[in-house]
Amino acid sequence: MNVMKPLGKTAAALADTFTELVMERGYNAVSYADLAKRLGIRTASIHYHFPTKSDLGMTVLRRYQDGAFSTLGPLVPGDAQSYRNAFENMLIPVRSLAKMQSSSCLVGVLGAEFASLPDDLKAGVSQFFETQQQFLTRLLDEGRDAGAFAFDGDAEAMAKVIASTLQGAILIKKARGDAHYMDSILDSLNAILMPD
Amino acid sequence: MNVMKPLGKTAAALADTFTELVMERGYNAVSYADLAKRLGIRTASIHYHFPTKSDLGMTVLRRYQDGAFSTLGPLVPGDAQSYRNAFENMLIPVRSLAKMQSSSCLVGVLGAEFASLPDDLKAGVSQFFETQQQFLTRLLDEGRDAGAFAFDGDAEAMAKVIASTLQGAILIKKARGDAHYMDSILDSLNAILMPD
DNA sequence: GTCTATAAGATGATAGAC
DNA sequence: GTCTATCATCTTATAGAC
Repeated sequence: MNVMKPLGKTAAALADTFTELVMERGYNAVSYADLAKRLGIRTASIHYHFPTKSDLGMTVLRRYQDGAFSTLGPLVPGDAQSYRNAFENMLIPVRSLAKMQSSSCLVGVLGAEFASLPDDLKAGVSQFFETQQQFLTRLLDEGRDAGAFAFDGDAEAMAKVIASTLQGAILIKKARGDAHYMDSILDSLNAILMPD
Repeated sequence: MNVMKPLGKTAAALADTFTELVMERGYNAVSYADLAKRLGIRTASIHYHFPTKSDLGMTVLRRYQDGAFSTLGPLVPGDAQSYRNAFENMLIPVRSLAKMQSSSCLVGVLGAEFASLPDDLKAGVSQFFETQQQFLTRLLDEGRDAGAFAFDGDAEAMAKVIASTLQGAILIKKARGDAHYMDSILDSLNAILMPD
């Protein structure tokens, strides 16, 4: 499950560069010409690897999603540490993004441009957020039962708060160009989830 | 202060339509041709009102900012109700956006496309978030002193949490097409600011 | 896999008539 | 204020040679 067909060298470089530029500018502001210039090839060569722009978009979205959810580790009911670990693993890419002052979350950027996206990307973005919501809800619900977290109210509502706060903070951080914007955000979320 | 030179009928319609489309699609996905079609005029006529696209962008951003901050009412130190009112007034446009399933915050969308924006828009977007941060910090700080809110930690950190959560939630709501996504978000924020 | 050449359409913008 | 006409440039994409 979650078989991610490995990309060739050029295709991977294209995916990496496209991801990087979209996180800075948005999907509609990155062209095949931009990628060609960066990699020192011609736009026609890009179409060999990714026939359409939406193919490229779907590839980078799948990779991003895979990186976000397949590295969290097992959730073991009753084992508080497994939930703390999964939560901390989930924050690894967030902490990384926090330091990149001109980038924000790929899926957040795509979400902002939602109505202008090709249909397959629309579906992929929706699904990312749904998957994230389901995972976080389970993490918080079972994690609270296991004693890893402590908060009032239902886990689903808290999952929405966590996802929204991180997404919004990453966006505002980029617009303000402040690589330290998220420091206090992460502290605040910790305080909300683990008061004492 | 805050003199907003009134726009003529066509210019206002252009600003309204541009705002609406950008909130759905993003700045780079809305063209003069889109606006011309909507209003039944020619693209050349748009250039009469707004010589460049960035002129139009700045106009809609200023209007949006004015609508967000000039309607909050006075903050009266010691008067808890004035802070509760200002907070609730701040949420009026948020509640309105919450119901529009395919739109998100204009400034959030522009923030997502930040690196691709013309320089004046970049500066305007940065400034919006800075102004919001300053206003919210004061609102929460003085409001807590007045007894309108109750929370731990410093007001600046809480202001970041509030702004980020709302921004992120509005974005995710659009991507999920869920007009009810924000219901629990607003409840959760209330619980965080006014526990008991 | 990468190239040249090219197409067909979109895009932001200007000049000048009405 | 709005129009027609026009522009230079960019954008995604294809055909076919190497």
